[in-house]
Amino acid sequence: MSARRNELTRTAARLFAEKGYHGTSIGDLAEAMGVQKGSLYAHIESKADLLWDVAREGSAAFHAALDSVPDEGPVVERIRAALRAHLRVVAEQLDIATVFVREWRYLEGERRDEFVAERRRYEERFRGLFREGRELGELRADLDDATAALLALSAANWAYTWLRPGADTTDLADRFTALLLDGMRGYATR
Amino acid sequence: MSARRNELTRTAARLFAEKGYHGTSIGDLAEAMGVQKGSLYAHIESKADLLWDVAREGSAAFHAALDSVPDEGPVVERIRAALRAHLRVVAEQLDIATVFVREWRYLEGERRDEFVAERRRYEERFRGLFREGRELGELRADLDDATAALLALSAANWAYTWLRPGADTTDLADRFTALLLDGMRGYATR
DNA sequence: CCACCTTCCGAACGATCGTTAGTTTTCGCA
DNA sequence: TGCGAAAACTAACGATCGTTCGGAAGGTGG
Repeated sequence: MSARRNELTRTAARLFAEKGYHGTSIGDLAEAMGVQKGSLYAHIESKADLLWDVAREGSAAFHAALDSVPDEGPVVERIRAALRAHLRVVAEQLDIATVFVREWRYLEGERRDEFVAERRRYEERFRGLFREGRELGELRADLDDATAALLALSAANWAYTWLRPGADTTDLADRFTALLLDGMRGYATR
Repeated sequence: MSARRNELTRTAARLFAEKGYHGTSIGDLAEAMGVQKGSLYAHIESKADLLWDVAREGSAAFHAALDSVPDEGPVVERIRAALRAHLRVVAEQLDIATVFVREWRYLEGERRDEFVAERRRYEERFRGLFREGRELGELRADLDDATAALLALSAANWAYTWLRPGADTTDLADRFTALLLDGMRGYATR
């Protein structure tokens, strides 16, 4: 992929995140690239190609983030690592993360199907950590792991709306982890 | 507001939630109403009016839900009540909730400003419960209440993506509350 | 029965949409 | 210096967009 084509993908991610896929015209993209709109078709076959590229890049980034989480070791640490990794992707690639979370649904046909499968797979990997934690006895035996995973994934998926680009997310991820683990009631002071 | 006009607002909420504001044309709305598209202008002045109506209805619904939470009594019970109330609105008025959470950003001008203020006010009311819980000693003294509120609000705001319309949300809200309060580590079995 | 008001029709408006085509410019490399 | 490929320009296409307007139904209350 040429440098120019790559620049176009990045511009598309930015504008799609800012104004939405249907709210961004080919003319908007051309203007942001400093070019006539017809010129963009030297790089793409259709506007939908750009959405597809950005969405796939998001899938790749989040799966790569989970790949950095070890397969073994204390589940608590792995959950912490997964939250750190996810939030880091959101903060460092906010435009792409926004498209991954919010704009993907304008994909059509088999591209959409393929994306949904990848997204589901991602959430399954995430969920697996919580199930494993319960099964291995590192989390409480009566844990509703699906609900716990849903709570964690909600925070992860909603983060694009309030995370500042480039912010340090390690502390934040750890605070989320601490809350999820021990709650806010505080047995010590009860 | 006439019955027909009300029907139009409901149709707009449904299509905006399904295909997005910019992905829904006046022609789509007219077809769903079984009418020529020009006919819609007997009821509205512009397409933006419909987005504004749905967004305001969302604001009203969520604020009304919080109004049902008592001002006094155990904070833990009030947080549970707030989560129940919020999730009930999402499940019972899914289209409106979707527009409230996702499509509002296509509002323009002072309408947008007014909406943002109402949304911020809602989140402040929600956050206040957690702060109060810490201050009154019902939650742990070292609680990061902003992060705790963020975690709860994330689950609330993300719910529109997975909640089935009309689902019973009381149990779900209580499971979230239990997790937030006591966490998933489980001191008893540690 | 008439007057009125809501609702809708049918046709058209200028603007903008995504896309195509033929041509020209730009630029790295032989 | 000249060649070939990549990139951009210019102009236009048909389709669709949101919106306007004059007139015609349709029903309700006086």
